[in-house]
Amino acid sequence: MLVRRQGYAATSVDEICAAAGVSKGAFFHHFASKEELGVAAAEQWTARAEELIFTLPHWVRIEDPLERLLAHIDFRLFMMEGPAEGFTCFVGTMVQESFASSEPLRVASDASISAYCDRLAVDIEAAIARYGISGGVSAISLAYHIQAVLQGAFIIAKAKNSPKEARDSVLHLKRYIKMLFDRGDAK
Amino acid sequence: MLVRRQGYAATSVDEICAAAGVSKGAFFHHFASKEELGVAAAEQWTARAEELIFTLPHWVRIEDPLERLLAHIDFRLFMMEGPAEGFTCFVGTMVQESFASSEPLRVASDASISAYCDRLAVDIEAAIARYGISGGVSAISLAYHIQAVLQGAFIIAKAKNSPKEARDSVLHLKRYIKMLFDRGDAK
DNA sequence: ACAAACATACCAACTGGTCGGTATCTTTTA
DNA sequence: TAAAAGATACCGACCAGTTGGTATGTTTGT
Repeated sequence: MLVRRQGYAATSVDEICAAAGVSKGAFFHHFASKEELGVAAAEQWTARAEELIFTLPHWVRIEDPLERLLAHIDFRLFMMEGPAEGFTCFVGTMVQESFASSEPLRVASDASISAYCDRLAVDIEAAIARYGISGGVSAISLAYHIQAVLQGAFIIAKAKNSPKEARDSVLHLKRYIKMLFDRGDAK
Repeated sequence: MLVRRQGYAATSVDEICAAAGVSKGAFFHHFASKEELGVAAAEQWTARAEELIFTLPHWVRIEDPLERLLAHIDFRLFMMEGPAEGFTCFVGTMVQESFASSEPLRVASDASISAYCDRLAVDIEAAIARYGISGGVSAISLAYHIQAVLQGAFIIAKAKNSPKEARDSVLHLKRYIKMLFDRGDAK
């Protein structure tokens, strides 16, 4: 999506129409405003992410929940290659600009992020149930932390124009998770 | 800064002039373009951050480098209160929109982030020298990880319109650092 | 006197969004 | 069953307002 490269405000409706190969009339027939498109795009993003991360990949069928969680991290790591607009997060980019100027966009972005974290927390919860966790860490808070590291890594990747430092950060995250589940010294 | 609330593209030169109480003519007398202002603002941001984080606070004089590092994290945590535009990062916001469309802005943002991380790595290096660190973690990579968690936490705070989840994420970061330095079980 | 600092008026390009109109598909009615 | 009536999808010219930037003047410090 164009928005991931240049941001929400910098992407004009004309550009979007040209990229999608539709006329401006058609655009405003389907969406009352640019903002409404943003909301719809966020919803579609959520659905696509759910599919791409939690449904399609083969590793989602790993039985052990901790192994599955770590495979998830590896997958995110694997995706972080090439230009940043290829692997960064649409809602993360959008909410950064719009959280104060548009409640609908903020709410839609929040819903997308929350849906991802809630889904991730299910796996984490299962891993905690099986292996226990140190420090009384809650599943949902760890899920949000994972999301935060990823979003932050995206920003680093954009600034550096290279995913190297971003990947290292995700490796730190992986190490942290292993340590939490007492797998730190096993490595 | 206005940019931290609404983003770089969505903040017009007119708005900036009005907020700064100068005329548009004066603006373009000092800066050749909006982009040039962005670069200058990033440089000023770097200087302000250096002062606010590494020079002025009382805790920078803590002798123990690990204690100092943890105090730094606590300070960042302490700052995360109130509306997001009050504690989020200017260059982080700017680079997200401009990394692909403006090399000068990307480079300036990168320089700001790198300066922070390089400075932070000095303290981390000292802490490693004194206490050692598990997993062969490098100081600079941990510094980037800290930066990533903060940037990611800012996005979560914006999406949630509340710093709660963001603070939790920084607490995870603090726990991770303690664990790396073998202070995990001391808590 | 002269340049730097600043202000005012202005511009062409672009912004999100509207509008009148057309083509096509669905439903109603006799 | 087929014409009439209505809805839906779509187009592209157009609009008022805003954008970054400029041209031209006025003030100020030395």
